[in-house]
Amino acid sequence: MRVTIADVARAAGVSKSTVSRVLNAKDEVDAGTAERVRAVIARLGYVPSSRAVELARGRGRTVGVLASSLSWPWTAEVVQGALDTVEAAGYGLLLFTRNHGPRSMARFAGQISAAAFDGLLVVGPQDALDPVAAALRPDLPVVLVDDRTDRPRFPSVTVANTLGGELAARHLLALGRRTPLVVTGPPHFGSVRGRLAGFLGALEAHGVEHDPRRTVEGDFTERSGEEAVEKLLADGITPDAVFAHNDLCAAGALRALRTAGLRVPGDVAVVGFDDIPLAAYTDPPLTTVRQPLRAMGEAAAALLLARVNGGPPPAGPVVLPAELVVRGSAPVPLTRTP
Amino acid sequence: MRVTIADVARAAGVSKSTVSRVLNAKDEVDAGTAERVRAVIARLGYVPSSRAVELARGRGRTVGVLASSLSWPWTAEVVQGALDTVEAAGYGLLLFTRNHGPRSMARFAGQISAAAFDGLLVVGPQDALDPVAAALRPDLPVVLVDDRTDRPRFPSVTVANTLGGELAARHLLALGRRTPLVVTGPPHFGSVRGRLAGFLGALEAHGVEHDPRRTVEGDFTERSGEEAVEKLLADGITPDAVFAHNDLCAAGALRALRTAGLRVPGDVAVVGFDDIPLAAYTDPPLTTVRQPLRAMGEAAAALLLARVNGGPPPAGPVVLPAELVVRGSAPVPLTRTP
DNA sequence: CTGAAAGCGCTTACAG
DNA sequence: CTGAAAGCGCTTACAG
Repeated sequence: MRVTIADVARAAGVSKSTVSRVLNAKDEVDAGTAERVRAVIARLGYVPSSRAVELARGRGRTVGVLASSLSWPWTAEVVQGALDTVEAAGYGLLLFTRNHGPRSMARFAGQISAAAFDGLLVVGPQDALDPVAAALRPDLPVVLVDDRTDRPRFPSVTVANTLGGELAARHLLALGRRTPLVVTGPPHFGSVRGRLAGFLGALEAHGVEHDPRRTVEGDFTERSGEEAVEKLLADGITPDAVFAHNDLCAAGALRALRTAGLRVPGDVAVVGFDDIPLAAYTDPPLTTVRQPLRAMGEAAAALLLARVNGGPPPAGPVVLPAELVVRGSAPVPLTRTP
Repeated sequence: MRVTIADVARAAGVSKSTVSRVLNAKDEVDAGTAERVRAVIARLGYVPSSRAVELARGRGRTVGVLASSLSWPWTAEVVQGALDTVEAAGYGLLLFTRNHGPRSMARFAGQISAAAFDGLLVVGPQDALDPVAAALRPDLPVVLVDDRTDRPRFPSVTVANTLGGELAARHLLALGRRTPLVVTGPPHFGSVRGRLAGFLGALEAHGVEHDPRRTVEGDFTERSGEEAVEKLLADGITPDAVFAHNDLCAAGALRALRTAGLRVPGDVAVVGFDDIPLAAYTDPPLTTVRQPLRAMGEAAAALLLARVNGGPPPAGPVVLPAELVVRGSAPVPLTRTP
């Protein structure tokens, strides 16, 4: 049925060893023989069985990707970037998500133990690995994208969160805003702490004092953005700006502000984080700190492949630049002649 | 290094055959023996090597998914649905995208021939398979999601496009609109023809004549939605509604209408198709025909798994219901007392 | 109910 | 430069 290496060997009048050598481009094969074998391979349309090759070699050409739901555009974009790099290297990408509870994680752990892949990319917080910690072989290369913990146990790729916070603050300061509301993500995320530190640091550098009541903890959901605004207003504080730690949350803030009768950006300027597609569609469109998601996925995959092939771990996290994308919710400041 | 079936056999004092039987839950094993073997397996933390199992069985537990870019939310959502089902069945999902030209497709063809997966899900048009047609073994089960061709060569899962077109038309008619602009997708897509036929059919059923100049061909991009509106206005025709064949295109139409100084929905009501996340964020939010993307991915994966396991092909395409989601761009009509 | 042997389709020392 | 043999880690008839 299937054409095997034995068929090729027979048809070419050589041994399986020789066919294998031709296949793997070993240089010790006679040019004429190699040519003949290649012709037979082409004629028979022979393709090696990946499973047999991997079993024999004891190593495969597959990387696993563990991600939160692809419904999150953030995730999908990073995975796409990783896939580009993985495919270009001739590797396969086995995809797993972790939104299906313990049964799903048990199966995933099984795949790890079964050596179904040769390296693992985790898109999201590293504690996603906790349920499968026992299965994690120490020799399995792991790379994290957007580690959200302080001291990641693995090499990681992340955006410059502190810089991102700074960019947001400086832009709002240039717009003359002095009393911003900051809606953070969960505070145990390293990225959240970075964004907050960068933002507050820039305020301080400008001599602007920040009332701690204007820092409200959110959870990256749209609803949490709404609630943060509602709560602050209920406390009798009206901010002149909002810096939300992601775009979804910023969209929620936008909604709550409008409901409260406040104009954006007139009364309140709003800056988000991520630049997911819908950021360009909110009303008004969202000024936001852009994460180079695709590039982050690519960089992480490249790092992982290097490790899979025996490369050394990088010295520290790979940090990609953040960039401010200016749209209507916090527009370009009017130039003032000093 | 790795714990193998031989290690388990030795430790349990049985043969590899017996261990294998226990592993595969064959009933011919003595209960006591089975128990003992299981204990050893647990103690040693043994997990079968997927590669070896698959090689020996001549069949694996992996399905391939060929999709356009995950950057398209449409795609990501369908893939997520498929992944849910695939994971639940204990299969792995090998992901491929087709935005990398011939080299990428050549590698993909190689994976097909190498039997790297046991079934293939194509998310998107079936002509995505043309470049790898030669590699497609006739015994490889293939399922299509959202076939966009008339007579798909494979089982497929699709939304009720004609119904969707009808829903859009009936809603606009209820709003009193009589001169809609239709911005289609590429006309060789079956889905496009379905949406158009449903829409025009409903108009006709209501005795509303449709000027063919008000049907403009787009290509599913935002820009094409803008252009369609611009072109029509330039021709001196002002529609009282727009039905765009996808949400991106509808967002473009929204933009062009606003630029032209037309109010939505006051002057022009707008209906899209898909209900991707940003549909809820446009200004005004988009009324649209919802595709059950997740469910489509799930259904397609279930179909594929059934086929992989020897099930018969379905009689015809699996058609999932479309649903109208009403938002600001084409709101609920005022009730009139007749 | 259980084991020995062959086989899945490759790769890789080891000889020559 | 090339081949025979062993091995990768399983499954599956075939005997018993």
